[in-house]
Amino acid sequence: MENKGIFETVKERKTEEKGLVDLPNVEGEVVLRFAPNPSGPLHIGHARAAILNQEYVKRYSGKLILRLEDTDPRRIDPKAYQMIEEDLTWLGVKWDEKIIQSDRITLYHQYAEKLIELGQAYMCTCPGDEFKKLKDQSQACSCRDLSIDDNLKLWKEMPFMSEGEAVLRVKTDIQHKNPAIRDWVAMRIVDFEHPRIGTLFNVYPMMNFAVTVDDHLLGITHVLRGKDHLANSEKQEYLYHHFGWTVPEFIHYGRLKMEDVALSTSQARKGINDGLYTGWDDPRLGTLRAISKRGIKKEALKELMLEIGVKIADTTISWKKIYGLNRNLLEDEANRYFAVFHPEKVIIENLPESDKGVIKRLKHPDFPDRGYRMLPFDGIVYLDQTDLERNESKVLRLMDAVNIVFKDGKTIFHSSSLEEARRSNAQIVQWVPVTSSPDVELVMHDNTILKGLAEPSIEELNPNDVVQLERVGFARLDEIQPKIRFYFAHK
RNA sequence: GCUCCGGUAGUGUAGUCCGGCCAAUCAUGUCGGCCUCUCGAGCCGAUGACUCGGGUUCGAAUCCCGGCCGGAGCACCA
Repeated sequence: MENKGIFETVKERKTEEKGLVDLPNVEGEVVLRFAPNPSGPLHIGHARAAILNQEYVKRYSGKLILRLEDTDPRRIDPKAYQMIEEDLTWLGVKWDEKIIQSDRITLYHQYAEKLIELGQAYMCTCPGDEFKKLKDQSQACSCRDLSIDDNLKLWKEMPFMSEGEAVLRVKTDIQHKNPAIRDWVAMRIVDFEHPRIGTLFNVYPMMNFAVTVDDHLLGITHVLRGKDHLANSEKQEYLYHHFGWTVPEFIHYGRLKMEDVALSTSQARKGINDGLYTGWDDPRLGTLRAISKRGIKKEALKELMLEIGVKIADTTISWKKIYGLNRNLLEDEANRYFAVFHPEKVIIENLPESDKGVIKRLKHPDFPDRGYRMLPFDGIVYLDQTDLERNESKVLRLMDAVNIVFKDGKTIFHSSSLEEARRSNAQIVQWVPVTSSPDVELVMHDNTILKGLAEPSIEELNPNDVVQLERVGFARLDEIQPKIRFYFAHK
């Protein structure tokens, strides 16, 4: 006993040392960014990037920039700009500055021109497939030899050309052993109205170009990104060198897979449009809004992401893991209520008057100061059908009320005390009074809806409260008007 | 196919850079017992992993080579 304190402090120090690894080469202020493409709401993969960035910003007292990367007019959902901010807010991630790339197109044009003047970019008018053919054989196309003046001239004409006629390429190494790195495209023509800035421009930067210019201008010191960007990081390094800029630290983490969730934004969008899903918050989706609707706390997600960290190896997240972390949080927080989902009305015969009345039960067994809920008990109750079936010839205990037994299709009072129930090996079940018990719905993970009834006190809850429906599981109250609807979280 | 990168218990993770203190950490899950008027929690216990094969070494999860398996990229998307 006396030694316990010592063990605890040792343990504490040990766990403190774990967690996220430090960022490499930290000198001066740390500036990080979270840079999603506004094509839909955030999903669990975005949460990883957002949480990791935020965590490092916190650790180094740095700065976090939110950057919306909307340089492809075709891949934008105008609603996403706002949804992303909402999702980040739910996650508890705060940014110090927000920029939107479509506000900065002119800037990218200026840097593109500068790059041409440096002789490090050229206008390429080759058809894409022809260039690819040459490139795959490590051969430059004739455009690569254009003079700076010729390139500038073509560059000025670019806005008057149409899509596909020309691109601006960055010179890298045409012999680079990875063909993907060879002379990549910096600017291209897009004949498509941009949802935010309309038809102001038709020459747009490619992601790699815009990202590099912005990361430099904003003073980003460390870039956390998925390993799918490994080749992009290498492409971008050429640009940093051309401009003589300092290359930030690139940190790549592995892919995140979520068991049984389909989840690319485009797949989800299609499902929503086809009526397969109810919306971005459909419980079957991996979006943050779906996850939060199911009563998963942001803290659980945060713990998970910090545990996964920044390893480059892929990881598969199991729901059980999330539920386990979440249950640790909910156990204390969630008050308890009764609800019955396959309701069967039962009239208890021979019930002594003395057993009727109002039953009091703690809202939370570990926190008596939260008080009680009251359940009127007059011998007529709803029970879960499956509990009835399982206990046909046995004694059944209604929690905090009485013990009953079934005989010849009738339900008969057996005894009152818990001791008696114990003696009879009775199963103890929740119940709901027949009078004044509101109808409730419980939306399951597969979006099926269970209809049932809950005890009267359920009406004191507010939307967003997460409770434990005893013997059913944890659930989040989604709405109370016009009907009471819960989303199932987990056992 | 080409380029690159990974592979520690069911899942996630520590340890791998600088070989020995690792018969390998922690979490979550699973199983069992106790407890509890919840199928929740708590307590106790159990389970379970270094991808394989060679090599270097007194000694390898850690270093080297090869195989196997897995992933990413190979766009005028991000």
